[in-house]
Amino acid sequence: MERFDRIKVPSAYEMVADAIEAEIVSGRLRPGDEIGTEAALVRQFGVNRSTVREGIRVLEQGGLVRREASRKLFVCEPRAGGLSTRISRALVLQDVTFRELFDTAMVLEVGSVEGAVVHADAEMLAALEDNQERLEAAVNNPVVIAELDSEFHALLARACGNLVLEMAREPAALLFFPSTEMICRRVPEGAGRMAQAHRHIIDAIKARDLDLARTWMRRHLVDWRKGFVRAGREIDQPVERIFARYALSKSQS
Amino acid sequence: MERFDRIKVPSAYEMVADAIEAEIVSGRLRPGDEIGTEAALVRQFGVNRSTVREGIRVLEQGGLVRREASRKLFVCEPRAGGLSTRISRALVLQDVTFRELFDTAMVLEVGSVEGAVVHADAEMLAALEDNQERLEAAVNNPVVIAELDSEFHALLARACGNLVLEMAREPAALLFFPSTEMICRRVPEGAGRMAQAHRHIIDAIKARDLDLARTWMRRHLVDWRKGFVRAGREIDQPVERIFARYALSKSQS
DNA sequence: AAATAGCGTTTGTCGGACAAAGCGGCTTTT
DNA sequence: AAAAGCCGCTTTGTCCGACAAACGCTATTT
Repeated sequence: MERFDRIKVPSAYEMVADAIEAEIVSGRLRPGDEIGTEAALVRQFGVNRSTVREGIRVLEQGGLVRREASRKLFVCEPRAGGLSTRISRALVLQDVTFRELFDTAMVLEVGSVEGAVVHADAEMLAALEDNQERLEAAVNNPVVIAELDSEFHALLARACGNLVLEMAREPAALLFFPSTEMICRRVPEGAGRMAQAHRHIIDAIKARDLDLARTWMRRHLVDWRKGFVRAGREIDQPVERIFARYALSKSQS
Repeated sequence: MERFDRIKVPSAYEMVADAIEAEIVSGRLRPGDEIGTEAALVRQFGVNRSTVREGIRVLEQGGLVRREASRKLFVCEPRAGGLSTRISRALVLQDVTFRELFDTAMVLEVGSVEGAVVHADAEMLAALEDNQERLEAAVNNPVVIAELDSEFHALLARACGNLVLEMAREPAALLFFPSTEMICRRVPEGAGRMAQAHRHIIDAIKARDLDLARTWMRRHLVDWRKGFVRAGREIDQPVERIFARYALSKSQS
């Protein structure tokens, strides 16, 4: 048992990043505000431009700051920031299995649909109906079907009006739903069952029927799993890195 | 409707970061491997050291690379990387409410305890018992109680053997559980109820009793919520930024 | 008024430089 | 011989100065 922790001497670029971050987190800088030019920051902090630039990279990567068309620096609403993508990438590097994705999706998507039953408003229902319409028109097009399924679940999460849930499910969703495309390709009858399940889920939300919504969401996900297995895949295998690279590249920014 | 997207010219430092990231994601560089010195990277990429350094900042922030004691660059298992912290920070900036945290925690913690019932092994149970022992010894010490509660839930998630779930719950947990300290301070009798709930949860896991585990986890969380309200807080208010700053600073790895 | 041409500003990149911190090997001490 | 102290090499963090390309704004041309 050591008595003391290692002393961490903060370097200048970290202090630059922290100083700007503090302004943002405290609310003195609000999303949309612009941070000065690099030269201005150099003047204010009294450090070299290289140092300022390293600090800016940190903030940019952290999703707190964005460069609009390679020009001015803006504080940004940090939802967009590819944070979820990075978590997904981390998961792949840890060799998570499809079963882990599936189990987690079961928890989060059921929670999500429960929230939707309680909170969905007319606008959200319209968006879901619109999605459903496009889905029913897209039979036999695996790419579009997969995208619409992914969008459907994203809409459900949005409908909860719960940003925490929405962001919590995103990393798993990013890896989970893209494989729908592969399933649709190998198990053609899957698309119909998916459309049917989505239909029932939307109806259950409209009827504010919690149990029904839960039931159909579970059925929907179990269907995914069956399709996954029938497509010849092994549920306990890690998400392949090649696949992840493909899935995540589409969702960048 | 525009026909073409804006063309994004990748800058040199981005290409440096992408090149190294590709090596890591593809598995040619494995966690623990060391990347060369900055000078070596300068030679390989044929760019300036400032450029290499900006690229490294990007990877460091992304949790793919770490600098050990300000010396060599290592590829790291990206779990540690403060990604969760950054998501939490993003949530605070979006003014999420305690209700959102609570609802999400309800979904994730119940899912977590379900997983634990199925998967917990002897070692994990021992860790939980150890936590429980320390908790029962810590009555009247809000700081320690809060830490142990947080640890308890982290252990449960770990016990699932589901890394996806573990990482999904972390951002919410980071903001949710620290307020336990505040509750314990204002509602002294809460500690006893917490210990009792933890006790029942551990027993339910040992007995592999799914329903019982769920029930006690729900009760435990509802207790938290009651305590939160009795401590005079408003559940529909956003997480205060000051509080978040405090809560997140402690978890900075 | 719309298109064009300048002009100053800002970013991305470069080369070189230096102090401080860490590492390794060598020498001295015990 | 092991421990402690010393010294030089490497590497990082920071700084300086510089330049081309991209951009925004303004004045000019059509």
